[in-house]
Amino acid sequence: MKVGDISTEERIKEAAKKVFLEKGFDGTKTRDIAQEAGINTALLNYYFRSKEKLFEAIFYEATNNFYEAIFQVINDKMLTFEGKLYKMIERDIDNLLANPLLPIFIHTESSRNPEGFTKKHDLASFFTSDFVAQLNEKIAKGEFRPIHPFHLMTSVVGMVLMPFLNKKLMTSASFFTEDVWTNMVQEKKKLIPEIMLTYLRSK
Amino acid sequence: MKVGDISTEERIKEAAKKVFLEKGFDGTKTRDIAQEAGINTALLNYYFRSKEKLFEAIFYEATNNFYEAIFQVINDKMLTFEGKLYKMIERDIDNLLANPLLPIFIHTESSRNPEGFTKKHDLASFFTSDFVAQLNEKIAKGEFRPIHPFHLMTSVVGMVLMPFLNKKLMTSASFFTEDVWTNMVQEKKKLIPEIMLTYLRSK
DNA sequence: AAATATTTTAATCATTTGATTAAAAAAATT
DNA sequence: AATTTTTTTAATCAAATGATTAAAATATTT
Repeated sequence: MKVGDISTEERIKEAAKKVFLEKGFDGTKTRDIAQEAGINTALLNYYFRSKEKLFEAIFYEATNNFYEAIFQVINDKMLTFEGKLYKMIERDIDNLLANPLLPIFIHTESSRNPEGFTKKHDLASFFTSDFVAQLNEKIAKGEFRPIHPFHLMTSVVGMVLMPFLNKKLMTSASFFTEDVWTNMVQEKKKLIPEIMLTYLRSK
Repeated sequence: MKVGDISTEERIKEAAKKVFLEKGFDGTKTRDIAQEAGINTALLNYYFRSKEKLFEAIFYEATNNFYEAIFQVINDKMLTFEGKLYKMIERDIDNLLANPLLPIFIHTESSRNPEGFTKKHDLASFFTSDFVAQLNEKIAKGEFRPIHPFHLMTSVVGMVLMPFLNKKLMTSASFFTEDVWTNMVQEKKKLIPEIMLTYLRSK
């Protein structure tokens, strides 16, 4: 390790994140990671013992920002329901634009090993969030239509993630250039909250 | 091949579909397929030459029903825009309930190899469908808000697919039992068109 | 500076895995 | 029934792959 450089361990993790994100667990070879990190595969095992252990080490890091950001917003006491909705979607989209491979990665890997996922991320706390409490208040007051939080969550998340799930398809088939696609996604920051709020407020 | 049985070739394809759907291309071993089909791996290569070729052979079959059904509905001259929207979503959900692994499979594999996908499925024809023509008419008449077909499509498809993408997560973490989850998905047949139409008709 | 501990590598191992071969079994043709 | 063709298998190959070992290089402590 050269002084001033990031540690070897960190360099391996960064390389692993990149390769795992691109190819998934099954499609990744430890040699790819080693090459990306500029090291020997033996060193990878020296620091992390195995491919599985290395994957676990990066999985949380790679996905946590995403969930962290959401849970922070949906429990922010300073924001109204509408404020949370707009901010959550905006942050999500910004995070995903910086990391567009994340949605496919998360769904592939959480499907391959759901226990590994729920061990790391406490999704249940969505249902006890301030966001859901505010939703139920508004429904009780008659300001909003009744809707199960599951429906709200899956609708919003689905609308946010969809363009990322088929990004490669859209851009490689030259429906859209990368720029046009990005523009479309930016438009969704306004569109998705409008769709949901229009529905919630309708009678 | 025993007379009266389905052909060996067909048996291999069925087994391949099952295993590829569950584990993805990279996670599938030809031995798994052979075992599932009750044959020797040599026979698999005798009929299909290679793992890749076998995958190509089943990929179209596994995904085609899904796209077939959609394109049939969105070009059905007998249906109004609203009729198409409702029917498309209903059919989609029914197809997916019968084949819940399809969404992750499609997105994993189309991301791994986008060319292979667009070679098989002509997604561009969505934009020239009767459905999109009707949408644009309604917008021109002022009955609907202006919206890009891409936004409509990604919103609807996102809302439809989302519960399937995290099905394992939801049921394995015991947020929901399988039954409750299925119920929720059934509710979406009405909810998703309502959400979209409420938005489109709002001023 | 010498001794000790840590980090890194080259070489290699043991399995796994996709594919092939040569022969056996079954079916079709003559 | 004999011959030819097609289907199937057991055995095995060659390459890929995750992991280990023993030694070299580097850093740390005494």
